[in-house]
Amino acid sequence: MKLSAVGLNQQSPDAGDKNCLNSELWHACAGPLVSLAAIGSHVVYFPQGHSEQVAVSTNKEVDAQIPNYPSLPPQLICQLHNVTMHADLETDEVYAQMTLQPLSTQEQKEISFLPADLGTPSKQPTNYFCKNLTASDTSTHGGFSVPRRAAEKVFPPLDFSLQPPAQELIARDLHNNEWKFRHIFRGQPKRHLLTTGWSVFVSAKRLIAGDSVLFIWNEKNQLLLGIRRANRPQTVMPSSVLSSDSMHLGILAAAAHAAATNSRFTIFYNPRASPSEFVIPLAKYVKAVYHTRVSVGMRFRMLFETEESSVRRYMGTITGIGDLDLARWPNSHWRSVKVGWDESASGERQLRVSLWEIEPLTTFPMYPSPFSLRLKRPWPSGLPSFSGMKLDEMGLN
Amino acid sequence: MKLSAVGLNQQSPDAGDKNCLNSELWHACAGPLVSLAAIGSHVVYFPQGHSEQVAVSTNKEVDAQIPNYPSLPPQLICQLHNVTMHADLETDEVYAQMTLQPLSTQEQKEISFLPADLGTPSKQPTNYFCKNLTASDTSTHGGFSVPRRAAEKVFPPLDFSLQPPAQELIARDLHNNEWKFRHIFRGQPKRHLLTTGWSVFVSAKRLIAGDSVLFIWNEKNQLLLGIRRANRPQTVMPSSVLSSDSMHLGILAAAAHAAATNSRFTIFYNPRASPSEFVIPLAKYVKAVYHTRVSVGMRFRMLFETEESSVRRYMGTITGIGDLDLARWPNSHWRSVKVGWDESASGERQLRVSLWEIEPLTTFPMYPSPFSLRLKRPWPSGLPSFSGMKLDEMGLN
DNA sequence: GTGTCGGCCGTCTGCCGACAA
DNA sequence: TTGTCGGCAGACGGCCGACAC
Repeated sequence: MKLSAVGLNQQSPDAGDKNCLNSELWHACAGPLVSLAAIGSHVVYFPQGHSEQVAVSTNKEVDAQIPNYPSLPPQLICQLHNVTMHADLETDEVYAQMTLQPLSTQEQKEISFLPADLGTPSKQPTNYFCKNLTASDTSTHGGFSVPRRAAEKVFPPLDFSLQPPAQELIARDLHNNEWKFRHIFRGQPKRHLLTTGWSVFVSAKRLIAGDSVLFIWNEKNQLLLGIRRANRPQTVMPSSVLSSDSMHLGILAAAAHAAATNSRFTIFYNPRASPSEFVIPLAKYVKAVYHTRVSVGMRFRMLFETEESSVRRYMGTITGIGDLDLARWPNSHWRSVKVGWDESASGERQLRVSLWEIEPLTTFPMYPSPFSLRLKRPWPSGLPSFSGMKLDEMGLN
Repeated sequence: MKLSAVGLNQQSPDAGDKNCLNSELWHACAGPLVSLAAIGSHVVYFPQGHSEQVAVSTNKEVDAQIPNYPSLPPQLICQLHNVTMHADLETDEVYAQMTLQPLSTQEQKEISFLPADLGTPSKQPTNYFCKNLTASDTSTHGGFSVPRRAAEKVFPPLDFSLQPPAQELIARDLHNNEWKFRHIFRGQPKRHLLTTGWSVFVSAKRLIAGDSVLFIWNEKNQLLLGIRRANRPQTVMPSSVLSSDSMHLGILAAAAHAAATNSRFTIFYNPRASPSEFVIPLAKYVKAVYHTRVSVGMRFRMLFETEESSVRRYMGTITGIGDLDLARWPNSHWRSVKVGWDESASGERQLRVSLWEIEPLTTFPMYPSPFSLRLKRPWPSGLPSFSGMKLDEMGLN
């Protein structure tokens, strides 16, 4: 297998190559829950989930007029040939481009799992902080107030013998642009501030109160700088290029054609716009769908991102199991689980989730499973199984 | 037939309805060569031309991997059910949304032409001016220098007894937003200037030197204000929503599905991005393809837009006639004419044009044509003809 | 006729500590 | 600990006629 140099591996910040952007910063901007499957690995692609991303982006639901593609199954097992990380030049919105190739029936039979196939959760950088911008931070009247712990952890140490202690910080964004800031420790009581250079950044990125900035101090002693915009309602523009119907059709046609000819196709995954990931590591899918028992009434946990860019678990109960769209996507595992959430302020959370998104709480040990651990076990009549890995390595946390 | 209230007719500037924008201003921004077919009329839709628009917008050519749709002809005869004019909220870029319905074979046989079917050329407003912005116009140092004739023709007269003569102008843009300017006549020599309010407009619209502004004084004594951005290379962003392959496929799939089921589909036409119009009044198409004799070596004229938003003719010679894309779109009339241009500085102009875009110069009278002028003449075995109109009414100028 | 400039004034940017939550 | 404010100095916005092409 040929691995592209541009991909999940750490990139050196080479200004010449625009495909080459910092993986660490990309993941920090994408959020702690976003993980990209490894290049070369096997994944499951859900056209239905891809369609949902487009529906959110265009703010238009799928039209009932759109024809079915009876030949297109609700999930395609693919090899992930390439993943490249990108950021919109205008908005800095992060997205990933993936090249997928549906596997032939024969290839599906020959699959063997490797531990890496489960998909490593996105490794968030350790030396970083993320601050929600206040009105004062974005006002023209002043600079940026750096939270004390953040400054001490992430910024290079100041020389406190100077009065006042100050230094110049140089940070690079996703496009490898350089931003200079004066970092000063002053005031009564003393505090860390970014002054000169800050307002240029705010106006260039068009930041407003409520947006977040993100500083990373990486292992190469570089300062990285990303932004995350607040979810502004109706920021999405009705794309004047293609009607939303044609977009949905384009997704289906591209996937159907690729599936019919076992040829490669390209998709974009927009982690902050998409309601859910729709390219799932095959092992994660198989584990959730075939090796986990769920039933109505069962309790579960699910991870969500917090305001401060960390994760927390919410608890819920399974209230039903069944097809989301019986007519168009029968027998799909996409969002097949109806759920209720414990906390009342859960208007934001989905009423339907997919099996691989949740962590069922069982009172009895599920593992070891009844399936054997033999190596290179072929798929028995289309029902996938595991081999080549220890199941207890598959825990998500 | 049901005609939508939102369409080609003059709209009153009703701030409440966002679909309702000023037709006169839209056409002025679109340019003098752009015309939209009448609602309810018959048109020819070229998927190939639509694809070209997407190729330009995404800056990516059609991938050879994209499958053919053998059932999709290179041109679809459709009824144009609806046309609505729009402008991008961010950029003010004008575009039109069209709802098309392919005609069944039976319906095609029953077509009769009406004079209106030829498509009236876009009626540009009379009281308007368009100025290319200079460095001084867009600089923060000063205001906008109004060309003298333009001010006298388009702006309300000043009271020259005042010293200096001045007034407040209120103009509305495509989104019906109000912009106020101080219009003053001062300096030595005397000149018309827009001062207070101008810089707010420039920064809100993000205008730079080279962009154009457009003022219209309409028959309702309203001042309208549009913008036209210079063709900035590579302004187009690689849409992070859908791969360009999927977009091209979406176009084909949508058209093929609509053609197979005689159902409606929706397209967007972006007059300033698209290399050519790809929805052509049926009568114009029939006239050009079936009632005009062209041959290699023949001289012709073709209209182009000038910098100042007026039109001029360029002369050329037909150098060849044949399919642009023999494999994918055989027997298409789209850009079937290879041409050479008289003027050497013609790097901008297409090397291939469609028959309906050019005006062949003949030394002998082409009309009356051998086809009869009978009313309601059905199409003879797929070869279209004219009826219900006088051919000399079909001249394009 | 109109693009650009120097001059000049007024507003706003942006750095500071004060203060309170 | 940090969000917001008043105070203040300097930069820039923005209106003017001069001048040249």
